[in-house]
Amino acid sequence: MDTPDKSTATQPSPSSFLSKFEDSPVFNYISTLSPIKPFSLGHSTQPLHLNFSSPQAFKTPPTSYLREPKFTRASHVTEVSKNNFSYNGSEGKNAETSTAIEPADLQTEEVDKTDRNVTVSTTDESSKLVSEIPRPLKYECDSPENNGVHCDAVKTHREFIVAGTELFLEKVNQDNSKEEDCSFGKEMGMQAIRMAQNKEACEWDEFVCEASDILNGHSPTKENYHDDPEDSIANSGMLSFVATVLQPPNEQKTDVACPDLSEHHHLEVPMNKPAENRNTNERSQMSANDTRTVLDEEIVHHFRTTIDDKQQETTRRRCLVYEMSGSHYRKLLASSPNKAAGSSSFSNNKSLMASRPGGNKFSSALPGIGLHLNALAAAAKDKIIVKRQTLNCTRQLISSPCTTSSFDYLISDTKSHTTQMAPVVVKTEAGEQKDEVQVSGDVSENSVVGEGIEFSQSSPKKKRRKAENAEETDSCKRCNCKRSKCLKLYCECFAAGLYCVEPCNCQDCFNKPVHEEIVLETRRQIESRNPLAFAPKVIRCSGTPNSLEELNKTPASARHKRGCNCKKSGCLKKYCECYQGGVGCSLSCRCEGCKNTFGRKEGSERIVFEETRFFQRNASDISSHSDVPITDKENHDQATSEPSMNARQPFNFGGMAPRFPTLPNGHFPQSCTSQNIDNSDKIKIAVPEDEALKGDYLLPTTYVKSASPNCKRISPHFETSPGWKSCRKLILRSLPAFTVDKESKQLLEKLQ
DNA sequence: GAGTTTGAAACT
DNA sequence: CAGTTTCAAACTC
Repeated sequence: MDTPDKSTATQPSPSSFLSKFEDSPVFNYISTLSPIKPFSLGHSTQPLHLNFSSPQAFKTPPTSYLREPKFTRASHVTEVSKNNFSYNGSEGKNAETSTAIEPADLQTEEVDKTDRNVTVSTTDESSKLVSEIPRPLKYECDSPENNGVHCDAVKTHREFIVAGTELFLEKVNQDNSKEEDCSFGKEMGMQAIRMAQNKEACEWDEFVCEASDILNGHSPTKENYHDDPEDSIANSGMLSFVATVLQPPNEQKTDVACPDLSEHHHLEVPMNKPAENRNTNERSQMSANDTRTVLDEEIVHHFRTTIDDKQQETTRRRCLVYEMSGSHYRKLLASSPNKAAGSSSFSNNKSLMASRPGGNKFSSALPGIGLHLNALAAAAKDKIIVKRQTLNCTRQLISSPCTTSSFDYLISDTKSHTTQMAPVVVKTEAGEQKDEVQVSGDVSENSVVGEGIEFSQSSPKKKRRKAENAEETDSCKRCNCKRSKCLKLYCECFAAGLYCVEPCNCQDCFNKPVHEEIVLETRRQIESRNPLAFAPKVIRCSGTPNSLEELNKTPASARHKRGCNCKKSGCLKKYCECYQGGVGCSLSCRCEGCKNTFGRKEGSERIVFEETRFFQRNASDISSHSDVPITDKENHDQATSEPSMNARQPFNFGGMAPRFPTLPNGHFPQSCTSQNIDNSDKIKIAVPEDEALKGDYLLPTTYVKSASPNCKRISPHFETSPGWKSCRKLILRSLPAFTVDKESKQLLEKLQ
């Protein structure tokens, strides 16, 4: 397969020419060619490279064990489909594809009917799409240059794979041009293209990130996900959107109105009629082909995997959310009737979220997720994630092009993180570039809470009122720096990635848009010293349930990324960052006389031991070659303190993927050389902080391969090693642990 | 509001 | 890396 010319792929051709082309004998001939024969996983990446202009959006994890089996499957599917498949741009394709898929692996795959049904009912289009997307396609996005969620690229690539000819590129372009008037969905796609091309795929990135979060976060608890229609819709929205991007042009063509429209209406507004009609038809189609949903899930999972890399960035966005939410949790908890001390504090979260009048389930489903995920939900309605004024207390984000700070990614980053060295100052719609530019979209729907900002469902008036009360004032952090010029982490504003605003009492403040360069440079310096300097102090995570039941039971929690060092406060005052963050102390804390009501260090140790035993048992059960099973002690700690976090974060948002990183096949990751068995009977996994925050670890897929070839990804350490301190042992990845485990087990069974 | 305490951040 | 200093928030009065 020759690599398509890039220009060909990007430059739309006149539709007339295309149709002419399609009718041409050459086209027909090409169509009859065995299209996928040369297609192989290894080579499949080549064509795609050309088409992706942005480096991150679809970047797949460098390696992934999960991918391998999937890949095998995908290959198989491809193989099978290849035999029966000839591209004719007709609807028969669906049947063919699914037929090809069915017998192979999917039959052995236990599919939850609920999942299926819900998938069908909520993500018809996406399901359809997903089921049709050759899995390898995702991998083909795996290229540093592929990251731009280039609609064209994806479509083109897919088309390319299917047809085995670059002629389809033209077709794709044609389709794109046709679809331009298909409202937001299309706009998004096109915008994404534009943005990707311009390396400014902010909103697109945002959506992709959000989508990945959604995918990651919701998938694991499919039951939850599916049980909740709204969630399903929300998720399906993202899935649909994602799927739409990957949707082949011919499919779009066959749709009555604007196929994508319905998809994106998942995101924004209720589906319009045509979409419904279409969905109805598709539903019937789907019902006749239930197994597709399996593939859907798998592909979605793959997509998730693919875009999980994106989370390396989004994680950081999330970071700030955690950071903010931590203290705010406490505030809310304090006012919550369910106010409970100790480790159950977070259990309030759910009720907290749910108790919000009118709070949608989505919000409750994303407790603590924080801004960007909730903003996603908001985006579904508003299409706009950023540039939305929320509260009086508004801040302008420091948009550091290079920075990894959470807030950058939270909002500004959505605009600029692909625009390296091009700081973006989020401005109000009015254009006033005061310091008071708000951070996020109108997330009001989602009751996002944060230390500095609180989003609620309330109207602007209410917001104003809220802002006026003491609580709100308090939530609007302002610094009083005198000597640091607000350019050090002492400054809360600066540390939060925010510019100082008027209410601040700082002196000689340089943390203002006017001094943007200084700010950015300073941030850069600080980050060079400590890449996680702007990372969230409190990271919420969840456990690694092996079943849904476990998922609900297994405590998830949060912890301070570095642990506190309290000596006198007993971790009972806000001096203690753990306490301030609303999390319990963990073993990483060096506090003395810890009495943290959110979880004491000692308790953590005890529970850690218990969990360790559990995992050891698992390890021995599952595999004997986990000679170096290492668990994240701190993850265990976390998992112990807030049992209800799962309830709060049913989808692992924010969190952590598997505390105990097992491979899909149930094996523990084979260690790199640095991996060793701890002296203690604890199984531990240490993940460098930065890596953990990147989140790759959580991707179960990464455990295998990432750890495999060169051990780049996993850098386990002895917890007792000196370097341990500098290692973050927690995992930020919000990968659906449950899903993975389930799948892993299935794969393991197959293998056995 | 001033002063004190505290612990993180920064520095050496 | 440990000890010290600086800093600003949290707290107390």
